[in-house]
Amino acid sequence: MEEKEISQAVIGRLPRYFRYLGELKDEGIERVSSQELSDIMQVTASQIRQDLNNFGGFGQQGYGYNVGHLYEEIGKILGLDKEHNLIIIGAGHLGQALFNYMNFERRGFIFRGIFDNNPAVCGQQIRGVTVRPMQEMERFVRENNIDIAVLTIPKTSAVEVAEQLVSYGIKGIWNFAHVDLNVPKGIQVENVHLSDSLMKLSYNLSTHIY
Amino acid sequence: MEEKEISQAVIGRLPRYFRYLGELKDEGIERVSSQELSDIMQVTASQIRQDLNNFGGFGQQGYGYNVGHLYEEIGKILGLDKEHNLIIIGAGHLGQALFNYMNFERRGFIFRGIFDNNPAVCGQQIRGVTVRPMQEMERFVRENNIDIAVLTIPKTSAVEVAEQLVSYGIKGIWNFAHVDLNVPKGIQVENVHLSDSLMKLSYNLSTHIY
DNA sequence: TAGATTGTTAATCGATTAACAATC
DNA sequence: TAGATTGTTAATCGATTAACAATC
Repeated sequence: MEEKEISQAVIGRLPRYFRYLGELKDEGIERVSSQELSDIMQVTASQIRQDLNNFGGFGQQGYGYNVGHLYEEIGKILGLDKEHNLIIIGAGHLGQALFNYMNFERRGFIFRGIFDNNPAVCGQQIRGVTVRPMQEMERFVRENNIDIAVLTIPKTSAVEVAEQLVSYGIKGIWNFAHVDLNVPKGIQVENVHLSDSLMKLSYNLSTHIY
Repeated sequence: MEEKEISQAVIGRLPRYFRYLGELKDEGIERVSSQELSDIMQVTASQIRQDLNNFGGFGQQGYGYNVGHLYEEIGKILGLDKEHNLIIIGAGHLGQALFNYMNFERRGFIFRGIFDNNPAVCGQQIRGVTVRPMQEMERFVRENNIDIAVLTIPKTSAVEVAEQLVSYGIKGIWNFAHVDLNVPKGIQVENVHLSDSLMKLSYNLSTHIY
């Protein structure tokens, strides 16, 4: 049950706070003021305080914020204190790249399986895990309590596969397919549209040449 | 020379317009009104008209927009009518995945080379192209008129490598390293912070469970 | 012409920044 | 206590939506 809806603009900034606080923590720094954070992160101190106060008063007047404590609290807000069970759908280059990237697992995002509908790929081993055929998805999702599916398949099949996954009980989709998924309310979709990102870069390049 | 600065919020929506218009075009649809686009894209017709009118009047009263023409115009705005020469720095799984993804090339983003500083990887072939050692970067960038570098290296070396690339004449960086790059004014950076994206998904999952 | 739909101005809404009283 | 810095309210800024006159 949530108190009040927090804007996605705020949520979008939390991972960056989390990253900088982690770095300060690693450097052994114990306390930080919103002004100091402002200086290194290039956002206003006011915004930092506003953002954090959406979730409660983590600071102390005259002192600032305790780095370790704030780091941990933001981690909790982001749900990093819980484990998530993921599967990857699509064992192409991108799917394999994500599957191999260990840093996600350190944050509690555990890849439990990887699927593909190409018989030539099924059975192959990636990081000691066998690529499974997509017919086994439903059973696997239900038996392994999978809550997040990573879609690294072509846009042509993504919409249909997403619907299937939702019907199997998936709660979140990390979508790398270049298509908008249509999912029921309550199912979370986070899109990573790489070509959109590249186009933005292209736009900014073409307008900032003097 | 630019007329007035256009907000990144608007720019961020252009690739999506472009995608939907491309689909309409492929379906053989010739004209579309802002209201029709609104219905299929789930944004207000008002926003569509406002966004487009930042760049000029592409429509016609009483008629709407010509799909093919608008598609082409947005493509031009995004700089997709020009070719970009890219190199990838970091021939790990992600670098290879991007290098292998042909759809970028269809939009004019041509991967000219891929580099790595691991001697075991250098010399390997990817799509018929040899992975080069990073010592060759400078010469390659200058000789091949490279304007965009894709950073798929660990955060530890990303900041330094970015600085080098800028000094070699790179104009844009597509940054997959989980660190903020500090580049001179006029150099464009587009970040793809995958773990930030995953954290946002995690947040939304944890708050939308009823 | 009448109908439709844009381009654009005005109104609203939300997000960011500034200011300052509360308080450690 | 005096100084520092938060938490929070108020002011500003920008982005989105609504409305409508212009016009095809």
